[in-house]
Amino acid sequence: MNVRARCETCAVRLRAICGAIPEAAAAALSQASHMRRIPAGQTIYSELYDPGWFAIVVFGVIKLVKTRGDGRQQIVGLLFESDFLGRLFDRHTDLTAEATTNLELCCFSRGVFESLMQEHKSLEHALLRRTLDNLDSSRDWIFLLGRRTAQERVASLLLFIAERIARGRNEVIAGTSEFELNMPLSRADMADFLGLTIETISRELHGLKLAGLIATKGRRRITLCELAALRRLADGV
Amino acid sequence: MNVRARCETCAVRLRAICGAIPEAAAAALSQASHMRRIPAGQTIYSELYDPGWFAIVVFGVIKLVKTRGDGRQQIVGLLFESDFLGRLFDRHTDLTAEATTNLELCCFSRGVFESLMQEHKSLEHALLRRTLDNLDSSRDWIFLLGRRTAQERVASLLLFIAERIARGRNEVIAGTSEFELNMPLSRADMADFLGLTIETISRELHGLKLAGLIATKGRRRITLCELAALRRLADGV
DNA sequence: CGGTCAGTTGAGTAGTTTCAACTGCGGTGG
DNA sequence: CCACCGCAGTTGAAACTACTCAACTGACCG
Repeated sequence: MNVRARCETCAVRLRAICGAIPEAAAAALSQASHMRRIPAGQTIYSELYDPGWFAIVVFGVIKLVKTRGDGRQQIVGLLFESDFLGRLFDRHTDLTAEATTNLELCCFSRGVFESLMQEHKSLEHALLRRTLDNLDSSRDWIFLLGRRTAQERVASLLLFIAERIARGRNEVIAGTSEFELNMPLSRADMADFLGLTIETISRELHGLKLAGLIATKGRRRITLCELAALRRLADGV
Repeated sequence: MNVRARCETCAVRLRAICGAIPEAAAAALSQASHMRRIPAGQTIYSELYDPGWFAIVVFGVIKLVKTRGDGRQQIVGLLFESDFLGRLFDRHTDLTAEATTNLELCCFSRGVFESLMQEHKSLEHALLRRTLDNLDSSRDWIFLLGRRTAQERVASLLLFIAERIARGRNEVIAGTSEFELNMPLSRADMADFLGLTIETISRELHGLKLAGLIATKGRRRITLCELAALRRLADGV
């Protein structure tokens, strides 16, 4: 009962998989869930470590990272509020999941979740839809990394982050108004995400600032001033 | 009956989704299927055109392409024998699917397939597994495009194609032996896939030839002579 | 056997990286 | 509350990789 009550006030309830399944399945899922807080910087799982649970991100941002022998990293995915964390049906992974901000996670033990999936096919359906969406966004990033200049990449990243943050507030980014965001990624993270160096990130942000498209306050607060112009840059027009 | 007989001799039966579901579901799927041949170069679906069917690739290679306003293209996915073609649950797409070789497809009308999925949950399960695998390979390509030199990309592509072709023959690529392949992609396709120009592709292939790692016969036949060395290059060691 | 276009080769250039020095934000301790 | 310190982030100069543009070659077709 109080378990369900917790769901009633959950910030991501409507957007996560638990909001896309019938009441019975949601109740069973809720019963099996437990909350967990994780500090920024902590590794959640890696090639070497399986925590034994999956999770829905309730608050914060997680990066999925591939690391090369020589220490170079590439972020291959970002998880925001309402996203699902973990690799179903396969204990092996070559990714590392790391908290880029402090996190609040709604966790389910692997075994329980997988048997719930067998019992409630609606859950599997919701996950399939979500995975297909993830695949679509993955392909958007492939496009971004393959054929775009540093400037286009940085502009795209800013818009991408803004959109995800706005979605979390149930807002939509209007065409012309400003948007202030608290960047959840460090310069190094941005570089690892866009396949650039931190120096290039710094220079491109500076360029956007000179052009009046963005303004910054401190290290992490960025205001997107000219959304339409940014979008034009991102699309490389 | 003769429909099932067709499946008995199907080249991809064991590796496609139809090989991962119970007999009853497979029989229903088989009943609903029809074969289709498509010549190289033909567009199968695009932002503007929905053929109204999904398919399993029985023979050939399909490229999934994103095109930019200025005409630049990026291949964001390749489908080989046994892969599933089509976007479930969503009629809208910003991709174009195009035959890079002559194709043989086992097709299912959209409506029939989606109702079969509701009836046979095992089908949905098989698709979820496959989609998760696709997501994994997508992320491998993100890694490739983000942080690697032209040489590493070309070496990776050759190994990737070799592996997919070998899998189609139920072979595994040995550590040191040679492997001859018939490249299903033109230089332009390779460039669009790796986010490089055709000139760079050409120069890198030439370099690999000089280094004795590959040999070529005509435009499309490539022999990988030093698999171990190629793998080292691809990994950037 | 000749034409055509995919693919190759060359020279110069643009954009990003590398390496190195510097700046200032934000946390800590006096 | 302010001064100091460490490190994230910035800036500059040089080097390098891949791109652009242009000319050329030769594989494959009729």
